[in-house]
Amino acid sequence: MPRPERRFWLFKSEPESYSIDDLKRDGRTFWDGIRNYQVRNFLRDDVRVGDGVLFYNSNADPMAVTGTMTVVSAGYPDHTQFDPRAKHYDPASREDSPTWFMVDVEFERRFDPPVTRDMLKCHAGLAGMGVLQKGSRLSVTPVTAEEWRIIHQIAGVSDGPAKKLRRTKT
DNA sequence: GCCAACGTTGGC
DNA sequence: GCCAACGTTGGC
Repeated sequence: MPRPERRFWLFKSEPESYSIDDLKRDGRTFWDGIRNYQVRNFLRDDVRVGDGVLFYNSNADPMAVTGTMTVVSAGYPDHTQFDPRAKHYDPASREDSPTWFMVDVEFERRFDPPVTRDMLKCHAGLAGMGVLQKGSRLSVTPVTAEEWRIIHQIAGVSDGPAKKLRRTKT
């Protein structure tokens, strides 16, 4: 059976909190702390293993796409919602019906230099990107295959997976 | 640091 | 169910 077509996303992170270099060091991480229902629905229902993700630095200098990652797990409950010491603890959420979900991601490649927000804004083909829309605060937004291709072209790297995707148990 | 744009909360 | 108040996000 053919692999379903690869889809693409942009995930925001404040690099002071977690950066592409942190991910390169860790190799793989869980994308926790999402507390927005629209984004929750993306993570729970739409993000799939093998999808490509742009790593975007928000609240940073410069604001930029600093690299890419690969989704390596489907959505599953974010355990930090149950932890009273966690920053994003949600006392209203119950373990038997979790409110918040997360996915696991794996480092794919680092963009050197990064593709800055200014560069994104300069390219007519990227004008529709969620992250560029005025007032957009979603920390996860869909990216089209064309936007993915253009950004890799700007970065000067191939837009295929950086390495063969590890086969994961399902 | 400012503030516009949002999402959430809670009184009614 | 409305909506004002509030807190947060995040670009500028």
